[in-house]
Amino acid sequence: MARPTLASLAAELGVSRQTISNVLNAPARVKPATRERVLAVIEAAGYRPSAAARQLRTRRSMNLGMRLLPATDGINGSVLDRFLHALTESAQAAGYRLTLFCADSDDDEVLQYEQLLHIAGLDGFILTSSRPDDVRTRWLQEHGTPFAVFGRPWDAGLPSESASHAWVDVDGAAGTAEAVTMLARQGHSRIGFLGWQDGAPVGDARRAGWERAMRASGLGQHVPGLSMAAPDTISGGVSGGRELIARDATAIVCASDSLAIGALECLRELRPGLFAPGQPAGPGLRAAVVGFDDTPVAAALGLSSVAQPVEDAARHIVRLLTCELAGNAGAGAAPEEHLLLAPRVVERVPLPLAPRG
Amino acid sequence: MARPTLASLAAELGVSRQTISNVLNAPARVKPATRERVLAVIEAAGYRPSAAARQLRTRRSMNLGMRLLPATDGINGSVLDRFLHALTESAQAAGYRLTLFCADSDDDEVLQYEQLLHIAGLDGFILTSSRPDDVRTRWLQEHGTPFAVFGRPWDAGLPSESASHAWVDVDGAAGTAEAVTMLARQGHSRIGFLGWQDGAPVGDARRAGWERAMRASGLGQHVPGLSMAAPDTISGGVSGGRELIARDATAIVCASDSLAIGALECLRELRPGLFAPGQPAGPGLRAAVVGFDDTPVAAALGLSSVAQPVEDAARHIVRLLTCELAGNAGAGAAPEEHLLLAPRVVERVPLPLAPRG
DNA sequence: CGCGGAAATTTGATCGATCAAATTTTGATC
DNA sequence: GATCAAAATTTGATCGATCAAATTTCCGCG
Repeated sequence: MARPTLASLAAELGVSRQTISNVLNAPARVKPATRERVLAVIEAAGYRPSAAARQLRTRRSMNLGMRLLPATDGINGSVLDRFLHALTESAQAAGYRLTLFCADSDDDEVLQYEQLLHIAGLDGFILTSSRPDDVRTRWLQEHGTPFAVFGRPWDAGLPSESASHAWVDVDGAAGTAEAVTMLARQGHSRIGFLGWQDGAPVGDARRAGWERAMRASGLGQHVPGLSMAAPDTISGGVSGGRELIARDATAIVCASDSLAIGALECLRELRPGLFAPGQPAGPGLRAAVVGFDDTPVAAALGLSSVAQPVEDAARHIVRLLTCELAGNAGAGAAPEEHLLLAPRVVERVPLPLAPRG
Repeated sequence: MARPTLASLAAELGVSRQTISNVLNAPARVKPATRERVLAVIEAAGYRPSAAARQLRTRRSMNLGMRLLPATDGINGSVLDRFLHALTESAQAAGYRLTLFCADSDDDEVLQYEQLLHIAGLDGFILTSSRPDDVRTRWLQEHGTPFAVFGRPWDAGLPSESASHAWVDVDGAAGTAEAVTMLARQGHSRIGFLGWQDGAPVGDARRAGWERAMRASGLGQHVPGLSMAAPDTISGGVSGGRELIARDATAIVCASDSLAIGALECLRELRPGLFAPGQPAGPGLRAAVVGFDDTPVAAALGLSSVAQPVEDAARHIVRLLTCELAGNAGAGAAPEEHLLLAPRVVERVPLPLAPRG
């Protein structure tokens, strides 16, 4: 038996195509009795409307696009991983599909937009970052293409809230601040910060959160001496950690899990006494390192880390796009165009590695 | 100006739609002079054929589907990441797009197949694993849907080569065997194996490769005593590593990077002397751990690891699918239905963590 | 000059849905 | 039961491409 279509079902039921179409798209227009009868046959025949035919007429593909970035360092890639999964799930729940594509550069990405828009008729795009003076967002806006960005724009001077496009982001500063508060509550006072060397605003924000919370906790006097920067690698964490420990830090908040892994190693070697188990959270008794992104390695090592709520971010991005696509005609709550989510600190106890014998 | 279509271009050029269509799909049918003229206008107008319209007629969506597994199951983080990227890239190069979807279970996955086939008209699927007596592969075969699997089927007793569906996989045994050969060449003889506890065939194969190479290198006498199993976590690696070290292993081949990270930690603590730098590869001088999958953490820690050629695997999978979809009518080399790729060992020098002062 | 066949091009139908407008049915009211 | 508006349903056109078949153009050759 061939795949059922509106026409074949109409013949079987003795009604017109349009009635069946209405049952699915505007049930209120159809008399309840007919509706039931039609629905029963749709069910029995396993009818599914063809997206291609529908797209041809409605100019909606129910398809969103996202560029898959070239694998960066990968440890931090895990955040994108979770984001991608959550995005797929949210999109699916909203009746959209997600199409992936690759690009060599931002210019190439724009070229892909153009092709995917025309050929596949994608309804919108998700970007996983934006840069100052971004060619991509500019192109998308000029062409009236719906899109949303995971990551706020950091255009010099301008507050992100004034951005002319939709974005969702995680408040990194709030994350490091919460980490400091947590550590201070445990009795730490010499809490260091280990960040990145590049002057990127994301890293600056994480440092700023640490500083703010230090001052708020009355530990402002340590701020000048306990902030370090290193390359974003494990060995960068080792050397940065060594320096901070030399300055008597008992706890370190890091801008990434890579750095934190290195710093943890370092603490383990230089201050083994601080890892004595059995005395939970006594002041100064247990050294602590907090990473950022809560990657699987962090979890495996028992490293505390600031976890980004990427699932919430993905859900909101899908909501933004679907609302814009639906034309959201006066229908109640329009989702926030600019949303800053608070991360939370996942607290863990480091793996005991000391040899038994 | 509205988006150009075949009809609009035809009007502009004074030829018929079909001629333009032929220029793109069967250039040989069109007189060279006309072809050039048409191509010039296509270029100038930036014409792109609508995939939806084409799909409606040809019943090809040029779209492949893949389920995004929940984080833990199947191939994990970084390998999946690289595979997905390579797959997207290969598909794109072949003129296909990649659509992602989620599913709660295998049964749900089958349901998604059915919907995606009917609604979106996907042309084929990529699976990232298969199990004995797999409902998904059975369904796909029964419905004549093209698909290919990354990971060979391990049906009890039957050789994977007899499988009735296309697959590509990496020869794990060859990987661990090469690791052993490399270590033996460096002068190690007490080379241990640290594997998983579950009796899964993938893990068994990795162990088998170790054993085979041990015997081939004349180290068969160590096989009985130097094989361990532990849960696939870092702490599993620590405890397994401790035991192997207690049995005087100087090198350890692991079934995963998680295990290897743990084992490396352990070696570092229990045999710090074996990490003396400056004496490269003298027998017994440098302890060695080899992981599996070459994840970013491994790279960051300077851990040697067996790297899967996932890019090659993805490329072949796309080739398999596109050939089947193209109907491959007598056109030369049909790609191998069953392809086993050899991984390679990436050799690294562990990060020096010893404190300077 | 006209003929035949290949080459080049065009025409009409079709894929499967939705839109917009036309038509039929329903049901309340006098 | 006739009337009319509202409700329910149907009809015809359309989205933009390809297929299959028909038509026109081209060109060599008798």
